Amino acid sequence: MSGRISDSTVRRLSLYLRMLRDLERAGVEFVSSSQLAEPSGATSAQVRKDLSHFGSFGKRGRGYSVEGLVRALEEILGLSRSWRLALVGVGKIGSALLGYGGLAARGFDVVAAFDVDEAKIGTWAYGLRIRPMTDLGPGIAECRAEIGVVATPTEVAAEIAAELERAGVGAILNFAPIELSEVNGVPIRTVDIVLELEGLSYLMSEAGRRTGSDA
Amino acid sequence: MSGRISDSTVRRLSLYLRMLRDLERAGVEFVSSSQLAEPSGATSAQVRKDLSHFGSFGKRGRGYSVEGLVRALEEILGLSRSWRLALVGVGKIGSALLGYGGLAARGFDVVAAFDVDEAKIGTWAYGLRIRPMTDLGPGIAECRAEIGVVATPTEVAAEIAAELERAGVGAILNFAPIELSEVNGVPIRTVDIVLELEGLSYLMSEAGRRTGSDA
DNA sequence: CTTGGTTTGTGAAACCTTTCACAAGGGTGG
DNA sequence: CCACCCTTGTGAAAGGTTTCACAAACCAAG
Repeated sequence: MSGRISDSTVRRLSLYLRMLRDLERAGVEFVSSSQLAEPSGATSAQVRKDLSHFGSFGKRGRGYSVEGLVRALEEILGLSRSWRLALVGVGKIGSALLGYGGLAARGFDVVAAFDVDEAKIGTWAYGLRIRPMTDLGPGIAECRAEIGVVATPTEVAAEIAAELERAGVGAILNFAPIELSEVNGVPIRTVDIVLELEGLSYLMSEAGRRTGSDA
Repeated sequence: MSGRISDSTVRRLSLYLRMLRDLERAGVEFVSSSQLAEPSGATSAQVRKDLSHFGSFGKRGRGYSVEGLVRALEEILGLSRSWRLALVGVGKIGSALLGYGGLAARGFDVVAAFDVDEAKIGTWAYGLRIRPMTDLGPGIAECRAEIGVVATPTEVAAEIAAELERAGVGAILNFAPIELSEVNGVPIRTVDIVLELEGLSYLMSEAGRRTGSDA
């Protein structure tokens, strides 16, 4: 077991965990791989294969203990603890993140917020004082943030990501529509809405072309 | 050439297009597959393979005409036109989207916004009157929106997606942390911030475990 | 016109992920 | 204790994507 785990496997593990938590809340004790597979659109074999990379969690003939698997997946995904986030850029997206309770509820606490805008610096947003960008290095060191969130304009995103990395964050979540390159093994995930929309645009155009030429 | 094109290929085509537009603005006339590959972290062979699914766009020994390839990719991705979006849920994320000029700038115009909140209905946000959820069907038909955006609480997301599909949208962009299943060939893309953060959590924990046990 | 340097387009190979299929194991009821 | 049913865990097969490597083509210079 174990080795290099693919992104898609990790992604599915998160989805399994989500379902398992619902089941736990509902008081269900055991679940089979096929039940677990349904909501994420996976197959039962895929569920078993995904889990098998990390060990043997099920009982043959019976399925998986919901509570046991919840704990195991939390351990694997690093979710049995909470993580501290530092937000850079308190514009539209940054504010939406600050106001979104879903993050804290799942163990991701925004503990610092930075912006360049003089008008915003020093003001409070959702219980957080907005600090000047020049504080970024010391600020992150001080609050020991592990994840940096880039919600700045595209032009400065790469520079900010580099600063975050220098400040010692272990991972970066980027909302700017630009592909940031990982350095020093600090993983970066980019949430790129325009890219998603363009993907949909392709599929719709493709569908149009198909039905267009079939007619 | 042509056939079923993978999501990752389409994603990369978007990234190539982005770079090509920058080059066009900068007045560059020709570009090679290796220059094109760099910003998206792809290889030159991958660029050529990606493009070869749709035709022959380059000149051997010379590279690709920047202008020609911009037009070709816009055509392929369906970006030589603009798309109409209908937003459902004008909360934190919905408002951030409305205020984000980057969408309209790239040909994605939000033309209608819906919410259940009586306090919001009838008010104006970023030049758009917020309509009651009960108007969803007729409202979308009237403004002929092609893409539905789900920015509602998780509990109602699936139901709203179904309504959008019934109302005739051709694709759905979902911000609720739930895996929506595609029906009737209406493609769905989900932007799931928690999933991204959990992916980062896994990588950081994994890194910790590795260095921890190596020591 | 020929030579040399460059870059595309593309089969073949390597690599990675998903699905299949079944032996092994566990629970239940008689 | 035995017989039956059920579900896991996992090698092997299938399917998909990325990389390799090279012939074909193009341009420029002599």
